[in-house]
Amino acid sequence: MSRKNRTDVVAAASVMFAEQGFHGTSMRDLAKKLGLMGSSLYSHVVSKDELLVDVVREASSRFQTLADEVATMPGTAIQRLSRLVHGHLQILVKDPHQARTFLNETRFLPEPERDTAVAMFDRYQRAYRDVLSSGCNSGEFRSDLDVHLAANLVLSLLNGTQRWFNADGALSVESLASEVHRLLTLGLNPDPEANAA
Amino acid sequence: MSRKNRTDVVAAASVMFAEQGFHGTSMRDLAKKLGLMGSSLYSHVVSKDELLVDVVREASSRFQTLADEVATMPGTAIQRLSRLVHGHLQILVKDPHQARTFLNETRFLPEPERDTAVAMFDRYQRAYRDVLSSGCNSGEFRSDLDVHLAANLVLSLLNGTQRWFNADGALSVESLASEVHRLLTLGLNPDPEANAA
DNA sequence: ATAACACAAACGAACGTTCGTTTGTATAAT
DNA sequence: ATTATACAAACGAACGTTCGTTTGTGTTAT
Repeated sequence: MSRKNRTDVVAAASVMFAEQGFHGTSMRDLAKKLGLMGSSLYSHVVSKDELLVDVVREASSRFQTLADEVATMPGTAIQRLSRLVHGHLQILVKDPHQARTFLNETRFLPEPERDTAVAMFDRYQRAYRDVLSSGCNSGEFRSDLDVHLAANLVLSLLNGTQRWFNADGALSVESLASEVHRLLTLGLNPDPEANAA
Repeated sequence: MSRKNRTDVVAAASVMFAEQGFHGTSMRDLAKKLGLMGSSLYSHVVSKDELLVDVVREASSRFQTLADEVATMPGTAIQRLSRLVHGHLQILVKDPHQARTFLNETRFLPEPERDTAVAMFDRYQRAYRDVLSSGCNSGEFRSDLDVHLAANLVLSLLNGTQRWFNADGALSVESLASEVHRLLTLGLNPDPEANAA
């Protein structure tokens, strides 16, 4: 029952927005989780919308950092794709509530923050397109690949994991990421190199 | 401005629940979309929850039908997986609002309907595990495949498409499904058979 | 060391509004 | 004539938020 600061409130909001949804969470619900009265939240925050803005901003910034890293990263397309896969899944697992709020509740942001978030994610997706397209040119990926489509599919695969992956389970994030990367590059079929060996 | 029946109300609800979320949609919002007063909805429906139950039930039943078809389907694992991919994406595209409501709003169902829906989806997922595991035994898929993990990944990939696929765009559902199937089986890497030819 | 002050955090009550829903009555279709 | 549909009016509860005030917690002046 200690005194709370703004960070505590935003953190609790990310948990409740992820689990109950933005519109399914009332300020009194949120306050109760913090051991406060509803009105007390307004010592830390000016509106409910602002809480959502804060959570989404934090998540956006993490993805942005990853995109920037990969944009200047040396190495093959396969290596850079691997970094995107591992990095993206790390972000999802490190703070699953923040990530789920970002993925599922961004649409409830007020303007112009919503537009900003959408634009940020577009730019993030560009990192995937760039890596895929360079892989096509280098011969690491199929040359007839629809890069835009493939980027959407890769991100669908990555983002979908937040619905079922449990960080406390037997499978580690690194193993998950490796499996995802293997599925993306080689598919489900028997590894031809393994057959050759 | 014609008179509405229950089907009209449920259909409008599936649209609004998909776009605004269950908790973001008020009965008055929904009525306005139908050209009615809020109270008039209760001539067709006993509660707001009932609307969500109806939408989710319809979607569940479609997925169930697909799972049953594939369970008794002859053919190779690859052919059966292809049917799951095409069928699943067909369902998502045929009624995207119903599908999105099913995928995103099922968590807001009252009990016991929520449990029922979760159990139904578990059973649906079993169809994927069965196909994947038979493919491992037949040598169509890698024998070291983690079937449970792979089923989750395949479904993540499929369900993620509802966030970005536009049925009115240049890409048809069939082409999308074929691309997804190709990605799943062969991955991004250059097709070894194409190289051999 | 203590008293005076400043400020952030929390309170409890109340604001106006919207929520899901109920009731009673009118209108349109069968 | 009966039934299904729609209405306007109203219900209590909950919503996000504001208000005036109190409590805690350091900082400065004495």
